[in-house]
Amino acid sequence: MGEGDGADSAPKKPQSDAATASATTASTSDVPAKKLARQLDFTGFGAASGSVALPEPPKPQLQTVTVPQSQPKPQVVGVPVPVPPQPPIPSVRPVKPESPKSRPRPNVEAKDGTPKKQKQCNCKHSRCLKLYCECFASGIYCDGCNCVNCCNNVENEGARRDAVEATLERNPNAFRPKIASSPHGPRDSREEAGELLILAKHNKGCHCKKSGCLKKYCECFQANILCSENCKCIDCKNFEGSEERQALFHGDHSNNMAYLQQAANAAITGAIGSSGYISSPPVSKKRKGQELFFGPTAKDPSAHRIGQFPQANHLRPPAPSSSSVPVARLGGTAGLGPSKFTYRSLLADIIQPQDLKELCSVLVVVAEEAAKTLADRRNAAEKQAEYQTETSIASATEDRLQSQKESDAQKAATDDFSTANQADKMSPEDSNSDGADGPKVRPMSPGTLALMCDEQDTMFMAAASPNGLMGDGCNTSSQLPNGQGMTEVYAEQEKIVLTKFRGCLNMLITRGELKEAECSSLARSEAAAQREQVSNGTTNARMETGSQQGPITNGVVRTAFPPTVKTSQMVTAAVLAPSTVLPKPPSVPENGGNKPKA
DNA sequence: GAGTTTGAAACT
DNA sequence: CAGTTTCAAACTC
Repeated sequence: MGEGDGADSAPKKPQSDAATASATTASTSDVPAKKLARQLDFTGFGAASGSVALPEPPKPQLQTVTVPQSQPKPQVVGVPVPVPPQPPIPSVRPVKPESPKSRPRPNVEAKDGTPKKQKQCNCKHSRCLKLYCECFASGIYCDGCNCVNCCNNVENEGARRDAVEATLERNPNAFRPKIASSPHGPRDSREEAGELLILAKHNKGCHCKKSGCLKKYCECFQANILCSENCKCIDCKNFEGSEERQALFHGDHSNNMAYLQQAANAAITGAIGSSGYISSPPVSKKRKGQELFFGPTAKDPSAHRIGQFPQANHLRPPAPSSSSVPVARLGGTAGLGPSKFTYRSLLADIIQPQDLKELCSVLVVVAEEAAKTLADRRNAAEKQAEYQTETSIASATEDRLQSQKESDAQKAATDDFSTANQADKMSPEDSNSDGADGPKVRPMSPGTLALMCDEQDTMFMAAASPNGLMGDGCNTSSQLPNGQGMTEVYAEQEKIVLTKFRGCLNMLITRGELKEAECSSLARSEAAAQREQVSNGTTNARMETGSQQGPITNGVVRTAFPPTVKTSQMVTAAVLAPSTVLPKPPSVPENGGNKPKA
């Protein structure tokens, strides 16, 4: 490779006056195209992330990658780095890698809109051989940049290599991605998107002082992640729940999962109460800096965090009973742990995946029943009209019978579910037999059909039968002779289903309120306790032993929401129970029998 | 577009 | 490791 021109050969000393001078002159012609923010290696480290690290530059290992982009020339990049310009890291920032706003990235899209090279630096004094240069930092050659005296190219490979070496010498991780996902990583579907945003964090953390970490000067902000315990920023506002931060996204949150999540949480909170974030006040927004050093709780233990359920650790503990501690994990291990907190719904531990499944199942069945009975009724009505003259009396009787049947059918359905597993009851056979007697009709609204289809996938797959719901249900649209009638049936059907569903929601609300009450009192007591302990300087110790000693936290929560027993029952009950007023979980002992409070 | 501000990187 | 300087991007006017 062109061992670089002599001029560039001295990679170590970045800039010479001469260079500077020339740079100055040259710069006049530069078109400081708006550049994209420092890339922080966001790109492409998804895949390469760990492996990448342009480790040994001097070696032949440099990956030879054909630059994909719009590189006119079949250029081959011998970058220590990984992947050339790539879309955002899936693994790390799945959330919102690219919100239009957060990635304005002027350079990505050249004027002509052609996806261009991701980085186009404007370096003048570094010769693009220092990490100041985005291209260099990303392990790619400068191409189409506006840099001056650039040595980050094939022609100066020698100098470049030296520079890489030197850089690695200083910092072996220099070329590694700066953003890493939390060790906890994504757990289950529940916390997808929005939360990942939070889980990812800057390895080194930022050191912002004046930007509040809400400007692109901040690497965390730029990467669209929240500041973490790794950061040493001052007056940070880039944390979950920060009003400033939210305000920032206000204008353009359509694609911001974090915002959406917050909005969703807020909605939930509003619906069931107000303790999502403890009414705490706008306690100082600065959560880091000082606070951090003392441990998350030192300053304002209760207020700021109690209500914010940490999303970090125990998010999805497999065993609900033992780890369903949604309440603030003050500090986590060693008082640190993921310092970012996300609001966690009060219902987080109440609603389990299986519950949703059951709910769906129940609703499907209800819908089915409703459709059937309605259809039957309609049939009867038609028949009635048909034979009205001769069987007017009989028909009237039948109608009555149908009405009764309808209610019976529903009752039967509810009974079934109240005593057993819905899934079992919903076997295709069941529906078939039912359908058998109820002639053809089984009209279902499109939505219901879709729902049922989904249900079948997961619940009836095994038991699929030739006459399964699927076959039956999915074709129903044509089973009703009269299209218009179907519309009515749909309406009726939906009405019934929605009513049932409302019951469920009400139940959830009730649950949430209960939990809210618990959390509120807990927060209060915890706050008091914390204050006391802080004054005694025992805060840290406490936090570290949180799980054992956090009787309040753990205990209370569990108490308030004993395992999941109730959930499924609740769902079933709610659906079945006619109207709604959901009795508070009667059987739930205030103590849940789990752990004695205190 | 020029000048200022900012914070990471580099250096001492 | 802390403080200072250099650098280039972000931001402001």
